[in-house]
Amino acid sequence: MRFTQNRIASILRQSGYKITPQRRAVLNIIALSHDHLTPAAIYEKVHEEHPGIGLVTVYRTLDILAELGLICEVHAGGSCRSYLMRRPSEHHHHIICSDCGAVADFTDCDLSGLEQKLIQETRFEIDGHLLEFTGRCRDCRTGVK
Amino acid sequence: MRFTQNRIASILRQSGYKITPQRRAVLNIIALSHDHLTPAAIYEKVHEEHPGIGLVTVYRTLDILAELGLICEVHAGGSCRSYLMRRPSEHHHHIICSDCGAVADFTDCDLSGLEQKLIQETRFEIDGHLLEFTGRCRDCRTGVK
DNA sequence: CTGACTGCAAATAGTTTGCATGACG
DNA sequence: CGTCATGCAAACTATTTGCAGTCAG
Repeated sequence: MRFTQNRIASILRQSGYKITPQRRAVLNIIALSHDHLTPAAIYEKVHEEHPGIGLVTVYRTLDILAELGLICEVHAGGSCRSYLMRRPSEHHHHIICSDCGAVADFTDCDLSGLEQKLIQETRFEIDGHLLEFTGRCRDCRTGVK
Repeated sequence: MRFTQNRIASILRQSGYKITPQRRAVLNIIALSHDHLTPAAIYEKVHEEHPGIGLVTVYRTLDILAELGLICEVHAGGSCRSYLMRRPSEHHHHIICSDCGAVADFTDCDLSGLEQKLIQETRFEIDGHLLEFTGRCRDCRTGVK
C-alpha cells in the first residue's frame, strides 16, 4: 500500500506547505510510475499534462517530498538522483535492472546482526543503510541480449 | 592490503594504458587517502604537487581506474562520485559518517541467503549489490554536536 | 616513430538562485 | 490579504568533448 493522495496532502499541509496543482501533478506522476524517475523524466511527464509547469518547480517539489520522506532517492549505478514513491513506514530496498532500469522492491533485509557488529567494531553510530542489488530483470534476461 | 604501485602499473600496462606521471600522481593521492575523495578533491591535491596537471586528466584517469576496478565509487548521501582505492579481490562495503565524511570499511556481509530469495521472488539475475551504512563516526559522536 | 595522453578552452548537462508575479488558505 | 509558490532567466557546478601539441613505449 502506498500513500494516498489525501494522506500526502495532509502531511504537506501539516508541515506548512501548500497544496498546489503543480505539486499534485508531480506526486501523481511519481505515484503512477512503478519505475524510478529522474527529475528530468518527471518534468517531461508532468509537462505533457500541464505545459505551464517549470522544471524548477519539479526540483523544488522533489526537495520537499524527499525532506518529508514521501519519496526516496535511488542511487542507480552511475547517475544518481532518481526518485520513487515511498511506501509508508516500510523499510525497503531496490533491485535495479542495469539494462532497462526496472526496479523491484523488497522489504526483508535483516542486517541487524551485521549492524551490531559494525557498531562494535567501528564505534560508528549507525542510523541507516542503503542496500541495492543490481542485475538484469526477467524481461531483459529472456529477451535478446 | 592494497594494490601496490607496481601491481597497478602492470595492470594498466596489460590493459593497453600507458603509465604517465599524471596517472601516477592521481593514484598516489587516492592510495594515500583513507577517505573517499571527489574528483575535485583529488584534482586539488594532485595539483599542489603537479601544478601542470589538469582537472580533465583527473577525470579521465578516474574513468580508467574505475573501469579496471582499481578504485570504486562511493555513493555518499546526496552528491555521488567519490572514489576510494580498492582492495584487491576483497568484496567490501563502507560506513560513511554523515558529519565529516569519514569512511570505514567492512568486508563480511552475508547476503547470499537474501540474494537467493530475491532471485526466486523477482526472477532477476543478480550480479552485484551496493551496501552502505550511514551514521556518525566516533569522533563526530563524541565531539561537539 | 606513432598512437595514446595531456591540457586548454569550449560545450554540455544538471541543478540552484534571484526576483516579480500569482495563488492557496 | 499575507505569505508562500511559481516561472522565467541567469548563475553555477560538475562533467564531457574537440583539438593541437607532447610523450611513453
